[in-house]
Amino acid sequence: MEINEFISRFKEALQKNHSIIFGAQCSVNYNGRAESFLRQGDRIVIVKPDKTLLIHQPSGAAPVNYMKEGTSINIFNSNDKKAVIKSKNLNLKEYLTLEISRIYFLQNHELVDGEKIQLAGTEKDMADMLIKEAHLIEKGFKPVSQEEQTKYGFIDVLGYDKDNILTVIECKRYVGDLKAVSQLRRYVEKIKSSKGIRQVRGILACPKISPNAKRMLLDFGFQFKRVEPPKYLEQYDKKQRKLFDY
Amino acid sequence: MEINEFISRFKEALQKNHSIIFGAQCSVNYNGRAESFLRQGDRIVIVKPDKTLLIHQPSGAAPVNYMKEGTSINIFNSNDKKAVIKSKNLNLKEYLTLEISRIYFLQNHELVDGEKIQLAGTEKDMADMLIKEAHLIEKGFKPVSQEEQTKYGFIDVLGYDKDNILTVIECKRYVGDLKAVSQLRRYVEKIKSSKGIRQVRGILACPKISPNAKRMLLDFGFQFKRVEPPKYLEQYDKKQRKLFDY
DNA sequence: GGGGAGAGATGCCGC
DNA sequence: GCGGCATTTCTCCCC
Repeated sequence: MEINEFISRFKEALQKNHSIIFGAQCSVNYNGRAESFLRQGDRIVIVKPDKTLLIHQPSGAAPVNYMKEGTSINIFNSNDKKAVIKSKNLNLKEYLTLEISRIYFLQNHELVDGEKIQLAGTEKDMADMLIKEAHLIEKGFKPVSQEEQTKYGFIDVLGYDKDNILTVIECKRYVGDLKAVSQLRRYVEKIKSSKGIRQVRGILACPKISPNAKRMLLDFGFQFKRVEPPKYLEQYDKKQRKLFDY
Repeated sequence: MEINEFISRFKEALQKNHSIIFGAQCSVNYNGRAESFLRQGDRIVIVKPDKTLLIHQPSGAAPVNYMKEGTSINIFNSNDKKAVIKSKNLNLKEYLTLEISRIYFLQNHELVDGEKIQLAGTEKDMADMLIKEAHLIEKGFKPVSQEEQTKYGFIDVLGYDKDNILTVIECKRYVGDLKAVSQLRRYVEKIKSSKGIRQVRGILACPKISPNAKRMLLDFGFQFKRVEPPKYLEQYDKKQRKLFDY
């Protein structure tokens, strides 16, 4: 595609507030929270109606460069037969420039999507499960109400063990690591000082724990409890997996 | 675009190992580390040559669903005039299905890009700067090592202050928060126990600090030092910013 | 808008 | 591969 045609079509798409996707050989220049430069190469660029800008290289899951929602975008023709896209986000003081030397394709469409993703198996789901099925922590464990939790802020599960000792539980949906133990420790200390209680138990509930995290956990007198994040749609999973046996 | 044409063109693009981008009305179904479902709506789908799969809604910076590098992808025609893309990653035990009811566009191209992004202003850059310009911490500070490894984690900068007291420095490139203080505390305690030293200083070096983090920092006898992450390309930045004054 | 924390985090580097 | 950690993290929730 010729540069001038690209520029006029891109401008028109911006005007219409379409979703814009193009493939191009370009270099990228970013200045804001950090600074970056990316030499010329082939990339996929997306401009969304909310003025999010994404630049993807032909490999990897994360965009190599991007601008957040609410970015202002301008395009013009440089002297040397290149298209230049300048984007800026004044609130965030971020600036990104694309120098485009070759265009492979351009698509723009009005895309409509009001749906929100439904997700199961999160840390919150784990906490909900542990409150409903307290025996998964240990026999005689009594979780306190959910409202009581929010009063203390960000503690996943708070309760009393069979000996009525206040217990803080931190859930992790995957491997418990040093950060998780530090976090648990912070909460236990917060509870101790805010409630003026000397003895508070700490439990890290997760499917696995790293060796160093386990050592640190035990050093602080905390405990590890193996818990799997709940799979609400397990029945459905099995069906799905079967369908994949092609 | 008609469903069968889409399927055959998609298959051909897969065969050629092209980068594939299409816009479509579709529903999405994921099972793996968690489970998710997304009802029908308009989305942008990208399949990269490394078999990364990305699904973007028309707003927001993050993909709503995705599959990581190395996913196997199949497409076929369902009974009810829909195209179905089934993707699976056996190593990660992840499965994602797209049910496509309408196609807005399809592009596939061989995109070549061997470039790597150059980044400045990271936490590592801050640590490098503090070692070269130790006075930025305080007069008489003598750095001894970088990325000192402990069982409880990696220390950004380790050194001795003007009174020869061992000092741990944790750098944050933006706002120092509770997590950062916890991290610093973990390192200081580890150094104390592993080296058998009673007095070890802890300094959090960052441009800003949250009020709660500051309180926690002082509670533990640590200090906050205001440091900006280095801007290596400052000269260039100023030029850039000027260019944006249009 | 800031603070705090999760995420199907991703990506990087080290062992 | 796992471990530990930064990230232009992004996103959400709550104040």
